[in-house]
Amino acid sequence: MQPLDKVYEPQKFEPYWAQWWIENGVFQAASDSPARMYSLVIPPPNVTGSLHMGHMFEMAETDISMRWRRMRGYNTLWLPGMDHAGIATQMVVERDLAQKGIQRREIGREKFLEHVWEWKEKYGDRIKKQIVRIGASCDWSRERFTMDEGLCRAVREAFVRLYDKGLIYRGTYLINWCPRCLTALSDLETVHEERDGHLWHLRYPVTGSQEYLVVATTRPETMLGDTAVAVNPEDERYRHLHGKTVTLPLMNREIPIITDEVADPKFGTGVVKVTPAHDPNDFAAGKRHNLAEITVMDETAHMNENAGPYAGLDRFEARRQIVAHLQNLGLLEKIEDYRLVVGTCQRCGTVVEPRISTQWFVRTKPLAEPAMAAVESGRIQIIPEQWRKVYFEWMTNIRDWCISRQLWWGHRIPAWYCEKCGEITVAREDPERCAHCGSAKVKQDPDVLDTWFSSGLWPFSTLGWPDDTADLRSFYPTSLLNTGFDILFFWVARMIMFGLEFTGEVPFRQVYIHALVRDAEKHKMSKTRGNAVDPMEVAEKFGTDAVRFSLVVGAAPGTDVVFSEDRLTGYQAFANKIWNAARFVFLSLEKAGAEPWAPENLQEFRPQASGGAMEVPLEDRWIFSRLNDVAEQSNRAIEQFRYHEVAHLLYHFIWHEFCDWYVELKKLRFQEGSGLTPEWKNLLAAFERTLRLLHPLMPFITEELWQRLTVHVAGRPRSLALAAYPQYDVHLSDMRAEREVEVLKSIIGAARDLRAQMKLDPRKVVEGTLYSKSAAVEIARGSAGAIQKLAAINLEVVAGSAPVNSGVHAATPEFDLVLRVPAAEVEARREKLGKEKAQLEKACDSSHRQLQNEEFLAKAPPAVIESIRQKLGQYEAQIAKLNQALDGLDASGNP
RNA sequence: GGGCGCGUAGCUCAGUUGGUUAGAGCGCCUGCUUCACACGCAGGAGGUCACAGGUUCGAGUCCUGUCGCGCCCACCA
Repeated sequence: MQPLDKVYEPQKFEPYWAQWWIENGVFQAASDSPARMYSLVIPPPNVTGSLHMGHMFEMAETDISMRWRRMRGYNTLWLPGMDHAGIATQMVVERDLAQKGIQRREIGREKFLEHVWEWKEKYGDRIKKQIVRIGASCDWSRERFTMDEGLCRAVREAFVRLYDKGLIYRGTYLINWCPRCLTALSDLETVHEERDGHLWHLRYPVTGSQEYLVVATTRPETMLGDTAVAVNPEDERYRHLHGKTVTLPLMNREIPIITDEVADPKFGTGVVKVTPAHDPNDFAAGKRHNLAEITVMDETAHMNENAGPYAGLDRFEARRQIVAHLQNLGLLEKIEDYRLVVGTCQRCGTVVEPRISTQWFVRTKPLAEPAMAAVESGRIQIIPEQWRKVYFEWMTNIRDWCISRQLWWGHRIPAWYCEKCGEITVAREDPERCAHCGSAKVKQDPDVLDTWFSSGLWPFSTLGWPDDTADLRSFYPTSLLNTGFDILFFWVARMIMFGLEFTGEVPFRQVYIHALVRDAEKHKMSKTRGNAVDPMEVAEKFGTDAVRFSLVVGAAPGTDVVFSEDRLTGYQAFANKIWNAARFVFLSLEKAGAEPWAPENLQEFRPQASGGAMEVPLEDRWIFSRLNDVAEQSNRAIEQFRYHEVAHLLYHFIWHEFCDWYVELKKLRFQEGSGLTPEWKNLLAAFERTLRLLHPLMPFITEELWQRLTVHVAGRPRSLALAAYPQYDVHLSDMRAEREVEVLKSIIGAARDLRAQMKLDPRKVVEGTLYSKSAAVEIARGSAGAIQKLAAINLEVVAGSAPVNSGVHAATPEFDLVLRVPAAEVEARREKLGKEKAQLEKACDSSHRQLQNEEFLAKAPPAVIESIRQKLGQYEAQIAKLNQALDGLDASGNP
């Protein structure tokens, strides 16, 4: 076997294992299994040729769940959702083209699609490889591109079914329009931003009167399209004007004064201009009063022919000129600074323009009701629970979903218009003739579907729906969706609605909403902000395992992960620590001249007694008991998505129990040329079990070490990823061993503490005496070697209490420790003891106070009272001992 | 405008249903090249749990308010 290097180099092993796992099909799932376990990973919503840290984090968490489930014997399937997003694809390709100075509209649809395919060809595989490299164990056989044939079929099926049920309709409404992307946007794709602006107060002369009405607006250019002004019907100030008209300045159009609730008497002047074609509120008011809808801008937000002299101007230029002209006419009452909210395009940030347009909509109320019920009843569990409320909030206020987009990359809407009769034919297969009049002159709707429409079908379309496949039967409903809250409405809610609508079942049983990764300044990481960290770079530098671990360890449910290099350095050191523990194991085995280790059964290995001895060595009984406890806690924590807890738990166990104590104790057993004694087998087995426990969190390093460790074990699984995750085993629990090691640790700890305070020469062995009335006597005698080695103290062990005035010592409930040292360094010790005593007295006082409190005694549970009584007894005993120790210091002139 | 979350050690954060002397990592201080590891070992300092009230025998934990920070949703000119 190749000896291990002194320093762990992840770059050497991680690429190898990433490759190996793929080649050996470790993560391919058998689709005919009855086990219903798999997890979805969200698609990177903005795939741009590389991944960002948020994805890395999400994959780490998902992968931990996946590996853990697989190791527990579940048949697992993790579907990568990458590259499904039409939004992202179109955006990326547009950006690519823009760099070459090409605009989408210039090259036409066909040419544009060629670019899209080219891009996928170029980057699709690279992204996939990157994802594997950063440690995600997905099943790539289920990968689907947006335009995958099967997915296209699923999308059509879904559209047709909804259409037939009347849940999809075509209508003319005021929608959000991006004048740069030239497409409709859903409400969710419109990002509201606060900006500084102005409130312009305009005067509209009342027809046939000297009076004028003052209206306030944040967008003066829309006044060209005004078709009314509104006052509140209850507003006494304007009662005399009901039924009259005003003359619209600049356009010289006579428009009515209407009464409507849109006008709030308490806001501004209480008069509102009504522009049905350019404002959602006004649109509704326009419908109520049957007003004309005059659109004054074209699709690129330039003023159109309805804007009279302003035609052709950009909307902001038009605004400037209109304000100037009104001012000249004396029709501008005043300008106020005003903080307003504008809608911007999620993709490009352009201010969206409300625009009247004919689009396709999904009627969401009938879909939302069962979707809410599913969460309400617990058929879908949202974790952490706080997100349930957010989900309900949104679902309750849901509005119809505009699903048509004027983009070129995406699923075409399966609707055909008849040139002859004008009717619409919606069909699964491309129709040759109009379903209504039979005319062959049918033309497909040029629009494509919102990318989230197809994404909503993901949980079952990837399993073969609409066909009744074996995959669908065995994996649907799926068990877990692990995703970020930023996508709760976009994706999660819609998957639930569609899942219930099309399959009659929930798409997943649990939704775990994970934390968000932020940079050191706590900003959300994003490409546009420029603070995104490339996970490939970081993984290359620190190792994937360290990156995964550091992300997970800081991610308590419901909080954010702050990304920092310091943390990474720390977990890189952790990986190195494990590596070196393994080095110790392998090197000492070599020195022992041991034959290969080949236990019959890894899973059920029990620690063994050494030749001739009746009992298994203390440290072995102890470490297996600890391992057992850690296994129980790990399982529970992963099950409850408390990944940070598992990470802390394993970090502490491996570093501060396995390495600091177990390995140190084992060193004492070492004998050159001893061969593979039972004691060595115990060490190997304990280490093997530790690797299994850690594997879901740090897959690469554990796999490498495990392969080396178990190379001669017959019938072992091909990969650690396929080995069994340790489970609690009542036979391995050994509380006596745990207590004994605790005592041993406190003896050594007390001795080290004394030595440090006395500033004794670290190498010089000091003579000492241990007095004890408890089991510590046996333990100290049994582990004299360990005490001498680990604390550099040669102990005489005496049953009973320390004599008064016996000199320097530490006093604990279990034992007294006396060291024979020169008196010179005693001051430091006295100070320390004084401090300890003060602390104990404080605790003692508070316990006393509690126990003297009648109400406490009357109302607190007996168990609590009893525990405080016991503690008090211990405090008092310890104080007595400390006093004795202090007296001893005073008396010990020169022992 | 509505809603959610967060203020705990110098920094980043844990703290599961209220119950011992509030924890971890990093950083800092002291001493160690001890034959797995200086990406290490041993020891140590450091916190009126944002503030003010309240409930309780008992509050970092529950309630109310104040201040500071972050986020989500929202068609009020």
